Amino acid sequence: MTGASPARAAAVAAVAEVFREHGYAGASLALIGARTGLGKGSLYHLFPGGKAEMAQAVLDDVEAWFEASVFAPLRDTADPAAGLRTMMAETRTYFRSGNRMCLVGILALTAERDPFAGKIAGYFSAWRAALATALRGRDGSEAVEIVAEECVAAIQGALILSRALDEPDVFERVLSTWEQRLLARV
Amino acid sequence: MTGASPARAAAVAAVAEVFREHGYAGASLALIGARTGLGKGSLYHLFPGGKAEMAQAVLDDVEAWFEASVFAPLRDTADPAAGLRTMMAETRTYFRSGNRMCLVGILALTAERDPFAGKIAGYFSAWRAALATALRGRDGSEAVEIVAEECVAAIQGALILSRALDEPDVFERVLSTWEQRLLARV
DNA sequence: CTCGACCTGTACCGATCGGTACAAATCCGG
DNA sequence: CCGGATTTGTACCGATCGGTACAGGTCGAG
Repeated sequence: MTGASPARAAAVAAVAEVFREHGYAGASLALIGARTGLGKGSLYHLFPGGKAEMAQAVLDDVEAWFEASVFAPLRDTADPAAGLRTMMAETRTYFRSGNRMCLVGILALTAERDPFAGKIAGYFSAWRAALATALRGRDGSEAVEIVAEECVAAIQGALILSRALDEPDVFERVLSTWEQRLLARV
Repeated sequence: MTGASPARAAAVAAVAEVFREHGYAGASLALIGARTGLGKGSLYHLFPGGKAEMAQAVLDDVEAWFEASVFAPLRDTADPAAGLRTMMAETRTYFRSGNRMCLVGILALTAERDPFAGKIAGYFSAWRAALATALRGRDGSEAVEIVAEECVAAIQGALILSRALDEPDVFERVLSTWEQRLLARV
C-alpha cells in the first residue's frame, strides 16, 4: 500500500526536489537514486509503479502540505486577514523566497503531465477556491474568484521570473505587493 | 554559419513547438525528427551543435520575434498607449490565447537551462525594460519597473494557470485586466 | 556530361534510459 | 537462536538516448 513509512516519506521529499530541478522527463532514476541514497531495489520497493508512482506520491505530498498549511487557514472565515497573512508567510517559506520552484507548476507544463492532469488542476483549483473564500469575508459582491486566480497566477509567474532573471527579489516584491492588495480587501 | 536558409527557419519553428510541449529534456531527437520531417542527417547538417544549438536557435528566433513585434513598439515613447495595446494584442496572438506555452519560461525552469541562462535572463529583462519605458511616458516618478515586472510575471503565471486548470479564460482575464491597468497609467 | 558542393537517409556507436529478477542482507517476533 | 518477512544491492533486460560516419542523392556551374 502507499502507506506512510518514515523511509518512504524521506524518499518522497528527496524525489520531489529532483522533479523540481529537472522536470519529469529530466528526472532520471540515476538522479533520483543519488538524491535519495536508495538503489533501484529500494526505490521500486517503495514505489512499485516506478517514476509515475513517485510523481503521484510527490503530488500527494505537496497537496497535503498545502491543505494543512495554506488552504485550511484560508478557509477559516472567522479571521480572513490572519488567513491571508498565513498563506503569504507559508508561501514565502515554502518557495524559499523564490529560490525553489513550484513542483505542481513544473509538472503542469510538459506533455507528460497527462496522467497527473487531474491532480494538478485540483491543486490550483483548491488554492483559488480557498483564497476566494477568504476574500469573500466582507467583500461579498465583487468578483473575488477573479482576484484570487490573479493572485495565484502572480505567484507562479513571480517564481518563473525570479528564476529566469536570477533575481529572488522579484518574488519577494510580488508577494508583498499582493499581501497588501489582498489585506486591503478584507 | 548559422545563416537563415528557409529550410532552417522552418525547422526552427517546428523544433520550437517540440521544446514548448516537452521541455528540453523531453524533446528527443526522435520527436524533433518527426515534427520537422527531417532525418538526423539533415538535423545535424542544419544544427551541427545538436540539441543545444537547436535550443539556441529557437531562443534567438523567439527573441527576434519579440524584439520586432513587442519590444520595439513599446519603446516608441511617442504613443505609449498604442505600444501597450500592441504588446497585449501580440502577446494574446502569440500564446494562442493561453493555449501555447512560453518557450523561454519552460527553458528557464529546469536545471539544463544553464547554457541558456544568459539569453533567458536577457529576454525577460528586455521585456521588463521595454515595458517600463512605455510606462514612464507620463508617469515619471512612480516605480514603473516594479509595475512592469509584475505585469510580465502575471502573464507567465497566467499561462501556467491556464494550462494547469485547462481554462484558457484565465489567460484572457489576466491579460485584459492588465491591459486596463496599464492603460490607466499612461 | 562532369565535377564538386551541398544535402539527406541509414546504419551504427556507446551510454543511459526505465524497469525486472533475484539473491543476499537485515530485521524482528517467537 | 531461529525462521519468515521485509528491505536492499546488483546484475541484467530491451529500448531509446544523443551523436557520428558515411554512402548515396541532388543540384547548378563550367
